Amino acid sequence: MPMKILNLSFYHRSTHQVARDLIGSLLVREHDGIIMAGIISETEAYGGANDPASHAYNKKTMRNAPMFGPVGHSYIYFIYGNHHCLNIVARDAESNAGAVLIRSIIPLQSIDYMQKLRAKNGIKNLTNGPGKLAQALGLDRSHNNIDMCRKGSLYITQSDFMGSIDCTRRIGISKGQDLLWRFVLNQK
DNA sequence: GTGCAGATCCCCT
DNA sequence: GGGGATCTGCACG
Repeated sequence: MPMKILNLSFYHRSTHQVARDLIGSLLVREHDGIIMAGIISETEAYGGANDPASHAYNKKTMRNAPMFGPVGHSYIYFIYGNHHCLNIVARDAESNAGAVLIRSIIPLQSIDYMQKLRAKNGIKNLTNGPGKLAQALGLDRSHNNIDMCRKGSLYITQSDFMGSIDCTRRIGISKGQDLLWRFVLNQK
């Protein structure tokens, strides 16, 4: 029985709270008639004018516009000439912008298809990084700014997954390193 | 197992 | 023209 899709009120809360609560929920991707899915196991929160590490720290531009737009929409950007990264817009009423970076998922459904899209065998390095999971799910900028609160090509549902959560500093940034806005499923 | 260089392109200054 | 919310392969041991 399918679980409930996370809705606007879920995403209309502080970005780091949403990032924490997304751990353990189910990311679903429908592509070419295939349904791929995995448990979200690592996230990071990025804020607005208050967060120097965020793309939205400075003013709104063409690239970061989704972070200022409606919550529950995707924000997918291209980085380092090779990789796409999947975010979902989330912020409370006091913030001007914000999004949660999905850094890692535990693959559950249509794993063979993810391997085909990644052009890699094995499960170990399939979706354990933001660029890897975007590739495994066939995501690029054509999926930027789509509504993830409705059933479609990309959405997130509740799950009954249980586990404890660690929070740490964020990865790969040069500013805002003091904030503990990275959330990971406790290993083992 | 760890560590580092190189790839590679889009957006912003 | 510079740098980036990364990944891969290769070196080393």
